[in-house]
Amino acid sequence: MAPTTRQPAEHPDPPAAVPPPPARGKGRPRSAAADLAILDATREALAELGWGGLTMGDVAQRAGVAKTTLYRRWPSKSELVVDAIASLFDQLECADHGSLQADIEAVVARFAELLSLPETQAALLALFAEGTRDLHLRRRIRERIVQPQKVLVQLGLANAQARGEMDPELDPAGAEEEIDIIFDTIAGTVEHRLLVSGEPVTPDWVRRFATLLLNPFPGLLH
Amino acid sequence: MAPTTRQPAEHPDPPAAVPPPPARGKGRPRSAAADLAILDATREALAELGWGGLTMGDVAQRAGVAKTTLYRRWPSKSELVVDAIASLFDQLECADHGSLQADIEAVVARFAELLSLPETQAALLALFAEGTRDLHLRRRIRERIVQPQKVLVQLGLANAQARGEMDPELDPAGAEEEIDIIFDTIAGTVEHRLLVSGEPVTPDWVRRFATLLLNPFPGLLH
Amino acid sequence: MAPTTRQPAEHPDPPAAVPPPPARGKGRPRSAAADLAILDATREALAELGWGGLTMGDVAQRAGVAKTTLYRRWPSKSELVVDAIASLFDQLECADHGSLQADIEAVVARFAELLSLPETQAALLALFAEGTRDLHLRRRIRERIVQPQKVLVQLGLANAQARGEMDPELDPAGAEEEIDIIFDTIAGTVEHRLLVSGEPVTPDWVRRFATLLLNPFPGLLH
Amino acid sequence: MAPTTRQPAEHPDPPAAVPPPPARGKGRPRSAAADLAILDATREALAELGWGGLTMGDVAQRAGVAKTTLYRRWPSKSELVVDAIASLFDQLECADHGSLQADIEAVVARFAELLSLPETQAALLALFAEGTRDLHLRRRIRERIVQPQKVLVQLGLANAQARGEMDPELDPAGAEEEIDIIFDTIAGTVEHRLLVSGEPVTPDWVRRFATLLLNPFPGLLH
DNA sequence: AACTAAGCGAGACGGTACGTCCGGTCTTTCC
DNA sequence: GGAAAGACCGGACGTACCGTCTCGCTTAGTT
Repeated sequence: MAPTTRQPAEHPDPPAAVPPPPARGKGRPRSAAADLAILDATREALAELGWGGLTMGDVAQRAGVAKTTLYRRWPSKSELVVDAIASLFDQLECADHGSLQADIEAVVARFAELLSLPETQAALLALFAEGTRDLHLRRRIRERIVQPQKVLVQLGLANAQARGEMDPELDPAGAEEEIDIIFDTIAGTVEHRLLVSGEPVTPDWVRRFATLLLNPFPGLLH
Repeated sequence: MAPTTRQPAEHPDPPAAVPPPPARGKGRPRSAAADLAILDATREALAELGWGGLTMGDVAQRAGVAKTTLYRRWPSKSELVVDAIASLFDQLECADHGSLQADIEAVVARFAELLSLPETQAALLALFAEGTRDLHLRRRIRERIVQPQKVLVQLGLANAQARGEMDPELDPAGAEEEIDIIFDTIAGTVEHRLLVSGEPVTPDWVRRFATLLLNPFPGLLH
Repeated sequence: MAPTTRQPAEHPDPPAAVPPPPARGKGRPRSAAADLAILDATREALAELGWGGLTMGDVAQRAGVAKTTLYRRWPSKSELVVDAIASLFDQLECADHGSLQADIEAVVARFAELLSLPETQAALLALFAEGTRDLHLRRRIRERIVQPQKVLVQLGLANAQARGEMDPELDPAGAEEEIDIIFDTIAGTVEHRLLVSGEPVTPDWVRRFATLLLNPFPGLLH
Repeated sequence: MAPTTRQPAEHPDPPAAVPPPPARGKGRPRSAAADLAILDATREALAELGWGGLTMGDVAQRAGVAKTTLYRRWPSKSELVVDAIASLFDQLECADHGSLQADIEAVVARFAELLSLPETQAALLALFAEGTRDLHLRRRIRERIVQPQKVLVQLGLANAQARGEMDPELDPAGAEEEIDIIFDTIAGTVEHRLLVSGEPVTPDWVRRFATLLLNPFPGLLH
């Protein structure tokens, strides 16, 4: 999904269930090609120059587009980058690997893979940082980037239940909070490992981490 | 601790145990008061304006100092902010609360408390983001901010061993990796909870999180 | 006279006496009302915002017309303004007031009156300035604005001859040059007085000026 | 006189009799060389590109100066150009050529010469046009460009009186108004001839024009 | 007491990106 | 095929910070 027909001061219209009428505008319609070119250019520039080095003017130039066109669609660098990065997270999926451990390992590995792309690496923390001040941005980040990851965790747990690995009565009660805590743990840990500690996420590390989550603390007596 | 006698193109002098000789310079010595004023001004500006809004010129003005003075001590905004934030992390300590669970809860709570300060909130992720591109900065962040937290985890585990809660033979072998993984988990999770998900860290959440770490996955059969 | 049936890249068709055949085109004919609305809007905008503040988009909006329509008729802002201002100069006329002095005073007063309109005031010098660089524009200015004034001078002199105030043999020889010099003097002086010096043109001043032209220098002995 | 030490929001300090103390500023003093380079660059750009084509950025580049530096000294294109052009008018002088006719011819010729410079040609009318809307600008134009010319006329008339060509009693009474009218006539006529009619100012034309001023209307009977 | 060397406040400097605004062109749909 | 709407490209605008520089002054230790 990409923002093909955004309006100037549009609010992100959360569910946007029905694209009302397709907004049969009167004038010349916005170029869909431009949107793609801009998002591509943004990712390219991010990978090359990083968040700090990324310039609206530069993105416009790479996309072969006037700066005006860019600002007509995205009100700021942050919002543009959210969309550019978000598209990378759209492809997340959760196959059933037969056990909760395997599923978690798969999710962690996939997430680490995404975070290893130079464009993500450059942008993610910067976006989160911006988001601490800008509520609107934070909402967009959550919708477009965080939520897609979270559903993976939810799916994984549901699969585990279906396989009989987990207590089937868990859901209704505290599940919401439990899922949140697990999700924050998985996402936060991988991010911290890769982006703060700067250590690689190897298959071995993934295994250890998943084990830590599912089993008692290693070395703990009783 | 504050950088009271740094020289212009100084390397960060890792342990800096002894300010070698105090560099008995010939000219007028640097004003120690200025350093404090600048760091205070930096924290104040961070809390007020956030990372993006913070300006070297503004900090200088708040500190009643010329921009030159500022640049004579810190080579860039990022380095300045590292030092300003780092001083907040110097006060971390780890008392023995009688059990590993209690100790972890204390560490998590303390860390969450620090991350709830407006100046930390505004700066931490931004610093991490900058650090992904700037190796020198990343090193400084690790020394001044990350490491002080990590020793807490190490200390906590040592205490647990001393109390007999843990297998005393654990250390030498894979402990290093194990500590890393635990540390990334604790730090990353709290950061993600507070700064990305934007949810508060309540005592209840702390208890749940510590429990998740120390025990098998909740609801997991077998 | 207004440009009721101009084509996009049309040359200015100097006399345009007869709109040749009405150019029986195939599609929808151009709206004559639009021309008037545009010119009115232009004058209004000029009076309000001045030359520098006048925008094609703004004019279009005031006229309730699309920018396209505007550009279909006039190739540029300058040309549009020439026509808008020119229509004000169409109404110039020269009655016979009985003496050359009286005729000159009438012409000067009428010209000063035109130059006191806010729209003229805002546009005239700006047009002249543009004209110094754009030959095509200069030609149009001359045709539409300067020439109509000049014929008044010619007419005045002809009347004077008819009344016997002037040597009837003057014409054929150096008259052309003489008329030019007189015209530049009258037009230039009034413009300078009003638009550069910024002083008003009072009846008294008009009388003094006409006297200066027709008589020897005041105070000159011999 | 050139603006070597102007302050940011400085008013033109009309007589500026005493440069109070030389304004012993505290910081780094403004570069005097920059002023000259900028004014030179402005004249060069004017001659090359005309008023409309002149760009602050371009001037800065030609002068080898940052745009900021330019705006620190002049608040707008117009003010900058006034100063750039004004310096050309500083060199005006009025020698005594022995007769009023000769003096007038000299003044007219000199003025025409100035108006024939490409930079003046491009800028003068545009400045006047801007001046019709901007009172502050108009004042500056008058001080720096118009006034220097006017004193020439005053000087010429004084010389004529000294030579006995004119009624020595003329001055005190209506002289002020008489000088204004003569000045507007000379300046306005030359400007109109050169910049609006676009005809050259030849020695022959100068002679005819001076004659028109000093003698009765040519061809007029009685 | 004079000299020297550095720190210091102030503010100008060359750069670079910003986000906005217009001029003029184009592409759509409706009439 | 004219007209309204509005997206589009290009380019200048004036502002804001950056990090460096150049001043004149202050504050030490060294002679």
